[in-house]
Amino acid sequence: MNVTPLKQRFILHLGEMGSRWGINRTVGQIYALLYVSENPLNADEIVHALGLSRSNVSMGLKELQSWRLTRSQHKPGDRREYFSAPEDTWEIFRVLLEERRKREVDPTLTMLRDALMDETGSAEDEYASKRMAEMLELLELTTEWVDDMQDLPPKTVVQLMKLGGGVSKFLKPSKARKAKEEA
Amino acid sequence: MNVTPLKQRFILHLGEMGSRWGINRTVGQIYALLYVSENPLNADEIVHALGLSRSNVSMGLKELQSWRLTRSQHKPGDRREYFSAPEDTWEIFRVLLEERRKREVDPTLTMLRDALMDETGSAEDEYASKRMAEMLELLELTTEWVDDMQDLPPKTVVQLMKLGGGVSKFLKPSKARKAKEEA
DNA sequence: ATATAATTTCAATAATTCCTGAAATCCCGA
DNA sequence: TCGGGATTTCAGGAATTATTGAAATTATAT
Repeated sequence: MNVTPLKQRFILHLGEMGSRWGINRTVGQIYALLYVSENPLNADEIVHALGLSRSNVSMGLKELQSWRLTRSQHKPGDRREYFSAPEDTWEIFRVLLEERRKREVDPTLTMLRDALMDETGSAEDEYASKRMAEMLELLELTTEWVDDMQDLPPKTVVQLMKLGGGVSKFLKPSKARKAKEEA
Repeated sequence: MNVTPLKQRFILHLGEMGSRWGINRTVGQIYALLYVSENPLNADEIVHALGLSRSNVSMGLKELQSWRLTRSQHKPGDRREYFSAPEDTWEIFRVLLEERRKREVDPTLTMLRDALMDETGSAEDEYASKRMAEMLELLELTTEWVDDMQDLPPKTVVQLMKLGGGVSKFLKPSKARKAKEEA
């Protein structure tokens, strides 16, 4: 797997973006490489392609597996492990959403539920607990909705997304929306 | 603004989560404090409540403003600036989504478009450019859809979300979905 | 204009996260 | 069971990011 300038550009970019997401540069680069590689790669091929240490690649692959973003397989007569990114880009996206939710919102859902459960009802906390309840409601609604979407076949989700704002016409018209439509 | 145990718990939690999002602990804590405070706070009140240095609070507030997550105002006869989080939790969520998109996906959209534009069509890059085009398509579809949703009134979005998977019944049935429904 | 409160900037350092090479462990075939 | 390649662990150093206090700047009241 020769790293052409096109691939190089993609790899370096995803490496940089990695830090804006919860992963580091190395992990971003490894994933980018796997994503644009037609065939599965073993750890040494990744080391060679990206110029990283063997141990760093090992840790990066472990991290990617914890995100469920890679598949691994073996070739007959070769005991090394070969890694690849799933074929289906939508599937990758779906898993990514799920994992980010698990890491970024589930802990907050738990904290809010627990904290509101323990709430003493003191006057001092009236506003804070109202606000926390609002946040909880919002997070619950969005996570339930994401779960619902995950259950639909990807084709259906694509159709719905292409509909865009158009879906709202199926709802019973509200005063607010009618006013907007008339404008 | 007394920091009760309930508020404390919320503040510490959002501080920790901050690092999983693109913000640091301090910024997360400041926002949490503003979010659960009924009245706007000035920088010194934040310093006192959270035990941070004055300069750190100043930088944190600047960062929050770059995310458009705070409002600021003045009180008559007081030249200090008072900060608050918007009342409307959905509005906060909307802005957050928008800013994250700007930081986390727009640069990648640009990179993919530019790179595919420059593509030489060499056989070596056939697979890579196909994959990059798939990613571009996915990102374009989702960002357009998010834009569409942002244009709807929040009430409508909430209605749609509550519908969940139910919206799909408005689509022309596909073979795949019918099979699922019969199951 | 001046004094002074409020805020920001910035360079130094503290804290955290990343990356490496060496050593340990794992795993399969003979 | 042994040999040796493949992989992982881990402690130390490198690099990055966060935080601070002091100095500089800005803004306001008199």
